[in-house]
Amino acid sequence: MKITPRKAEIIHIASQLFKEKGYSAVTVRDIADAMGIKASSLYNHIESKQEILSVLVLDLAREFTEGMQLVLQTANSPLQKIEQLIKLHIRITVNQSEALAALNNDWMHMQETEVKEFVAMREAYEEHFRSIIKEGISVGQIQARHPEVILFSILSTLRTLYLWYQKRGKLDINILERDMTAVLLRGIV
Amino acid sequence: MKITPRKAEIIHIASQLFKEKGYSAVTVRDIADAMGIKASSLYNHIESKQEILSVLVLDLAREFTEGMQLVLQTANSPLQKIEQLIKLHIRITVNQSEALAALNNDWMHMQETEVKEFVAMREAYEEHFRSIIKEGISVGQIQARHPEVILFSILSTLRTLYLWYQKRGKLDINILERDMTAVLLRGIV
DNA sequence: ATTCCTAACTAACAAGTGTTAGTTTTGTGT
DNA sequence: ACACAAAACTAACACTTGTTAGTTAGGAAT
Repeated sequence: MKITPRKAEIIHIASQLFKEKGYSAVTVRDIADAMGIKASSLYNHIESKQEILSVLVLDLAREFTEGMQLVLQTANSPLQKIEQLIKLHIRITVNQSEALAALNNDWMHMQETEVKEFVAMREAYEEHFRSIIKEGISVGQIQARHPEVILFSILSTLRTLYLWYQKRGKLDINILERDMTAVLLRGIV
Repeated sequence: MKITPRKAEIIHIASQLFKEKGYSAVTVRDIADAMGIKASSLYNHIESKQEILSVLVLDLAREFTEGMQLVLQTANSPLQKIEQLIKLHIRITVNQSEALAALNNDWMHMQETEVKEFVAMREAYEEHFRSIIKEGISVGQIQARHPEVILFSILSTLRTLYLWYQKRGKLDINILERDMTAVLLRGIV
């Protein structure tokens, strides 16, 4: 359960492999090879392969949930809240891109109870995001489009940002935040 | 190589399983069970599990490439071309969402030569898209933001649309086209 | 009836899977 | 030098993987 330094190393290495090939295509022997040890040695530190995935997915999901709580507690306008959330996603993308990949692509390979826990957190997160959008519409800060379409267009971009950030790697995070916020909020026309 | 009706059935069933759990987590026995036959019987129709994936990914990639060619041949303005491309993605999402999932998530599990072929097609597609955006900027139809950011924000939404279209299923395709185009081009503010 | 073709079957394979048990090495504090 | 814990090792397990070989059932055409 507790995460020792060595266990953290394993999870970190594993997350990189998961990002490349997906959880199911990575074997515990792949992870062990990348660590320079034998597969059985991993089990001095972890309970199972699935545990690695759970730590990656659920810890990150909690981080998103906490970030959302912080945003909700502010007295900001809906538009300012959305800007804060965009920055939350960008910050997480920059320094947790591997865990983000697992959260996006491999959550369904956790145990059933953990899948339920994750889905509940994700739904709560989306529901809060949707409420902010709706409020933005009702106070006239956001255009009266289908809130679902707005929510999806923003979230889909933020969720897959990690795919793109690695390729065009060296783009300054400040420029990224400025341009991405502008494009997502004000469009391109 | 040729695709008989029975083979098409297998590929169709397999694509649904791939979409749910990913290529690596689906076994040939899973596919056979879903077909109501034994795993070995599949091999009267297909060459390998990988072949199913290749058909799904490469055929769809070709469809995108052809769609792009058609758009490029028109005399439309950059903005009109982008609108056409958005509609291309939406149309493919609506009636090929399973293949789209494979294209997005499982392309790296094809054979090396096919991966190269796919990546080349994808890069060409993105390069054409980028050119349209740049031209739109130079003629003043599109805001002078980082073209890479614009490209990514549009493409990321269109690529993962299939995840969302199934959940909020019954949304009319015409409304989807109208609102999605509006949000992607004109933003939400 | 006999031949053919399609598409199913049974049986088995070699390799790879996650995991466990028991043992040895390694490094640190006494 | 010695003891102790951490973390590696070897060896093996039961099961699953994709795939092949050879065979059989069912119709259609001769």
